[in-house]
Amino acid sequence: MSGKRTFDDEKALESAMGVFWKKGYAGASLAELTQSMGINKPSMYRTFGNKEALFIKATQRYIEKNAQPHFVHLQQEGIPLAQRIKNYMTSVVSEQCTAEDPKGCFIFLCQGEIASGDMPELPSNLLNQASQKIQDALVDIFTHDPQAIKLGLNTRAESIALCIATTLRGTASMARAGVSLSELKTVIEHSLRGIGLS
Amino acid sequence: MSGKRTFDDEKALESAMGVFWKKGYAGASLAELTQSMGINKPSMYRTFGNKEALFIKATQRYIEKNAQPHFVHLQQEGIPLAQRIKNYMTSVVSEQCTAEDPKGCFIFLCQGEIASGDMPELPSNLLNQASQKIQDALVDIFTHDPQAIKLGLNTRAESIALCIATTLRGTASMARAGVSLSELKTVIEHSLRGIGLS
DNA sequence: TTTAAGTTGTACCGATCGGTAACGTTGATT
DNA sequence: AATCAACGTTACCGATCGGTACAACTTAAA
Repeated sequence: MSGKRTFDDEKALESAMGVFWKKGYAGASLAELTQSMGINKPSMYRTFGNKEALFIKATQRYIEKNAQPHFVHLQQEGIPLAQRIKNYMTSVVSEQCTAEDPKGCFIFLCQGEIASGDMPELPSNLLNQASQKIQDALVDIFTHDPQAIKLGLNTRAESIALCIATTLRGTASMARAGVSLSELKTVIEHSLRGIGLS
Repeated sequence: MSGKRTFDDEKALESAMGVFWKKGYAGASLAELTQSMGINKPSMYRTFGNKEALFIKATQRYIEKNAQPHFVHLQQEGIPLAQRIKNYMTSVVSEQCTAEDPKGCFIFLCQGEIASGDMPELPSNLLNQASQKIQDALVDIFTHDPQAIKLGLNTRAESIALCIATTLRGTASMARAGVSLSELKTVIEHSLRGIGLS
């Protein structure tokens, strides 16, 4: 049997994240989660606490490993603002369309569950904060970037950030419905034109 | 007790639609559905068949009573194309933000559940067809409308239709997350600018 | 070698899931 | 008045839900 842990916490958490990404919070059953993680229920409860705690850890992992990395495109030195925004959006949408992962966006998908009232408070707050971070990062760029100021975009930074965030939610929904990356890239182009960045 | 039906089928279906709209297909339990409908389970099964059949009828009702009416804005005589598109989008987004109904869009929300693999085939097809109808209607406009042809929009009708549909998915997601109608109206403006309609 | 801590697997808990059998009641038809 | 189909209520079905008690076992320290 055993005496020392026979599985990798990180690998198990990644598997759980994949199940939540595909099924959502309520839709992911402990049976499917533990089966995908390659462990049984007592091991999961001892290692992660309970379903809610597992979901929080999976969400934090998604934010750190899947969502945050896209932000580097916004800060690339020596690249024009318009191109940085485009690179960021393309990076996000590309992941939304990745075949290995479930299609769409973990955060947007699960945040939609909050309105049902069945999502506990801690996960709800975490998801809301995560989605807000996207807009905050964009507002920061359009408020402080020299090129943005020169273009006058700083006077309507919140509005432009909302537009971009809305577009990325739309592409996530489209990607989950099966629309291809090449089609969604044209959506990015149009979105950039709408805010005067192309 | 009773001998003749003591409830209104249409009112009951409307209530069920509201529950599915809030909870999704899998998330709506028979207990909550029947409680909201004001009937008990055997009455529901006699009247509508089962949960899947009830969901299909609720979806058809949503399409007919909530989704289709917006299309009239696209066909209004004597109104410029750009204004017709704007009116259509504003009408859709206004409903997504309506306080009486659950926030967001029934179709987009439930279509997101298909990717989980837990949605039966018939409802899946119905939801996919319904969401496709939105784009088809837009493609038709941009392909055949005289003003659209004069503006050259007919050469990229599919692309423009995809942009609008993507924006409406984004606003639905934003509305469900609590963003106000006035904020989302500015998103519509930017989206229209992106496709050269303002 | 004995002990104590830690891990796994099984078997189980009460609650809820979608769905139904059975029964008494009611109203329309004949 | 007798019949019968449709109705509402209750109580229940097997399956699955999230979560746990417990015993068998393995390892590290004493």
